[in-house]
Amino acid sequence: MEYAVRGGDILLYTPDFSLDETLDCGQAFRWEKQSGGKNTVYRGAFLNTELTATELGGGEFCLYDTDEQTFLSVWKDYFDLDTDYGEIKRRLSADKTLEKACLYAGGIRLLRQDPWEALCSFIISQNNNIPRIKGIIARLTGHFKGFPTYSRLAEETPDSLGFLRAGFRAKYLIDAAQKLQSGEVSLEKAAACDIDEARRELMTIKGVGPKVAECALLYGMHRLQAFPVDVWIRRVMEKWYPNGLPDCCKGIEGVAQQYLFHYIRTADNVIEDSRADKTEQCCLQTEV
DNA sequence: TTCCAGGCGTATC
DNA sequence: GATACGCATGGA
Repeated sequence: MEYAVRGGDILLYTPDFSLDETLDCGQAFRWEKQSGGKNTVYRGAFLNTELTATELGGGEFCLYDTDEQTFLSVWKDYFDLDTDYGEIKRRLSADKTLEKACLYAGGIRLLRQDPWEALCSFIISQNNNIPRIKGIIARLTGHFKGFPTYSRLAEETPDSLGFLRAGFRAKYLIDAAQKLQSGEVSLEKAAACDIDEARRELMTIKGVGPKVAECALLYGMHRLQAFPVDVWIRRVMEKWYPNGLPDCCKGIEGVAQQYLFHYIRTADNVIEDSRADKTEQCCLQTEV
């Protein structure tokens, strides 16, 4: 990774990075793609630090209206720019399917998001779709002028959060906020302790089950061995890994998951395959 | 109208 | 411990 200060902008040069693939692959929900113009522009934020960025091509990026200090203290970490994803992809490519997934969307990086924000985001994500998740989080950050702290959210009630239109998830957000506020659950501890212990502690929060806990650990605490299994990853496992993940994933299961998730969801050939499988299963069931 | 969306809590066996 | 069902909301 290299960078240069140009006026009020930062020019960034880094391989293995795509804004589209990283910001629009279901790991973060605060980035909006701006339409129009030659290059696609993304606007978003880490906690209360906002950013507008674009991909110029050839591994070159522009981060607008920021400074060197903010880049080094916030965005370098957020985009995980000190990690060599080329090396990660070489390792994962020992497996044929993962090799294809890495070639398909080799610009995916695991964002180092804020633990509390990631926990909230994935509580909101349950039984929900990505556009609505984004809408709820936009109303949350709009109302509180940035992402609310858990202390601030702990004062709310399901009624007072009605403006979110988050449905049954509002009470889960409040329970999470209150358990962090009281110290009953500690994200600092969950980030560092034994991962199974962290899973158990997170799941004491109402509305946090195995999937949400795994997402909070992976996306909020960068615990790369966390492996969220949703309907898409279940399909991946049934289709390619009925006997479990290959050895090349050991310790970085979560990164493999992100490449595979994006691959099976968006690669045309793969989707048609899985639809064919589904149709076949339906036919078999009907015949029986 | 019905179904579905990066699940989970609860009741029931 | 496994399975079935309801849950708020809004787009397709």
